[in-house]
Amino acid sequence: MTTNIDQPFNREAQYTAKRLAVIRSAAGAFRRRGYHNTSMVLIAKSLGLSKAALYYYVKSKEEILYECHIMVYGAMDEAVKSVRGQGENGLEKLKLLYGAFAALMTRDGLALLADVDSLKGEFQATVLARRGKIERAVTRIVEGGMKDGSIKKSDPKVTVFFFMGALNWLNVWYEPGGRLSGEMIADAFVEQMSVGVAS
Amino acid sequence: MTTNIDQPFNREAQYTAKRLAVIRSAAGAFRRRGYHNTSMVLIAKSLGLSKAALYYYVKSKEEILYECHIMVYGAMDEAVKSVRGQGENGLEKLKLLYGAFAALMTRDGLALLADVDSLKGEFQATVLARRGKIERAVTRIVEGGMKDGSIKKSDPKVTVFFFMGALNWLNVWYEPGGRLSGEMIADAFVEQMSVGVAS
DNA sequence: CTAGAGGTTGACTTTCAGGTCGAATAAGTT
DNA sequence: AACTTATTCGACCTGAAAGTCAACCTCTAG
Repeated sequence: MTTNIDQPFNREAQYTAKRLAVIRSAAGAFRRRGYHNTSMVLIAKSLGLSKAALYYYVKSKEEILYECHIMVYGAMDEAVKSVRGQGENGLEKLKLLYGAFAALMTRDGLALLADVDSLKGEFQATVLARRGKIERAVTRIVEGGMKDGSIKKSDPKVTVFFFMGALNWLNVWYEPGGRLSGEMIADAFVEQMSVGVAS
Repeated sequence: MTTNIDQPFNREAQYTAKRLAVIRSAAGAFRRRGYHNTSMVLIAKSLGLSKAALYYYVKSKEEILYECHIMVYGAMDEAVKSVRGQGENGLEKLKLLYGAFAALMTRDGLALLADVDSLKGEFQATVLARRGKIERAVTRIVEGGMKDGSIKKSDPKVTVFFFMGALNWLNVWYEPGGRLSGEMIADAFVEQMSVGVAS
């Protein structure tokens, strides 16, 4: 388990670090086996803890799933922010953003989980809102590209969902340390995406 | 429930038709809510049956999921077969095949379920084998296109997974009867895919 | 009309994973 | 050392959903 060695005596930091470790570890298991095929006991064991200890850091399994989603969308929001003002036109901006997204999935070990339906009420509403926000941000860039002539005119929603789907599918087949490096995949994805949408 | 009205007195046909209805209905529910969020009671109710009656047509819930997968891969195999000898080059062949795949998802209500991990032993092995077979068939076409110059040279696996991901993601956001017609989506997907991979 | 196969059911059992709790241990403070 | 707070655990509880079963309708053939 990753503890914060910089602040060994700061209890709050320790707690936060361990909580994060729980969520990251669970995220990996969810990605590999799926949410419902991953028991709390398994998550606990992979961290060398008992199931009961998990509940010291987390309120419920559903909360873990929620945090997994939020973590990814938080990182994606950052990526969106980081391309503000970058790129000469819509297409260039989109390439930067899509490359950043791909890097999140391959380099940072984050995963876009599809299991939104296992969340209820407020949790689900929030996650769907975050996902919608990202989709709109991407769509806006695509629309900008259609206006400035760098992206071929078409239905923006379909255009966006096409290449965002590829990102989601990454979770299923990409394995770190395999024949295909994350960088290679990211580059290929950016290339294939951009050629597909360019004018 | 859809019964075979052509052969009202053929019991075996009735049985087969009803069994199919169970699987199709379940497939829809699985697509919308996910496998684990769909109970047998719910599947039964949506057909106007009790849960116990379901087990007259099906051995287990897992078997239903298995049949759902097999149904899709069966249809995809057909699609692969139907493009044999068609198309002047690899790219054209790929466009035909991909269009057929998209039509399966949008027109025929089939869905590529991601939940392979909920299957165990033989079931899972078989489904993974079928999926692998499809992937190889598509990859072979792409490689052919790279040889004949119609498709840009790149790593075939990454190329294939990119646009196959889009197909999988369709399940999540496409809703029949929505603003976007199935045909429109299929056409857009074929276009975006082919431009993305063409030389 | 009725026998028996086809089809359906309510009520039951079983299993398993999420979640709780009070006790036990470790770590930090005085 | 004594006391307090942070962690952890074994054992237990619980509910939901899969799966079973014996009895009960309902056809159709003869």
